[in-house]
Amino acid sequence: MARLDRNFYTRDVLEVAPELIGKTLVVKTGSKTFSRFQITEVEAYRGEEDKACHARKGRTPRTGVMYHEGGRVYVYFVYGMYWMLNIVTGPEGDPQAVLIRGTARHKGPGILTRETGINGSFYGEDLTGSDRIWIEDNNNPIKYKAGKRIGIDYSGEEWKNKMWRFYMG
DNA sequence: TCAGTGATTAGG
DNA sequence: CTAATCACTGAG
Repeated sequence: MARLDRNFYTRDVLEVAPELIGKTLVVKTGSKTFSRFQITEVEAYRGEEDKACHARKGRTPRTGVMYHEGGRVYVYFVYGMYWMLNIVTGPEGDPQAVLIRGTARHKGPGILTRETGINGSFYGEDLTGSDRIWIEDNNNPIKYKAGKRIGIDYSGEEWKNKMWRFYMG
């Protein structure tokens, strides 16, 4: 199947996020081994104005890659234990990302990275050219639902209640 | 419901 | 330098 190209990722995060549902995440899990997972749940984080987005405080060493044009990997470490896998979207200079919350094999974003070995070394990886992580299209029909984002109670009523979590169903 | 765990960040 | 915070998970 075809690897998703640059044009897929450089669109607005609210277009890209739901379209990632059902697509295939491919990760190198051994010297010559690649694992494939169907993406089942994601969340959209959209720009400095989004009070739930890491970029709400502007550019920092951690959020730097979010300002790159879409197609890069943004990973960060949280709660002292877990790596979170995100996909940068949008044009250069507009910090947006999609958190990959789950696959058909993994419930929860921390479990996904723990099981696949995704860690800080993936920060900045280019999904359109990397030899160890990318996403493939498949011609399955896309069906999804929307809900509120999880774990962002600090962001205030307006942003907390955005229906920017998308999941298969 | 709630503790664990340590990088990240803002502030002094 | 200090201290608060955190896009989570698993146990009870």
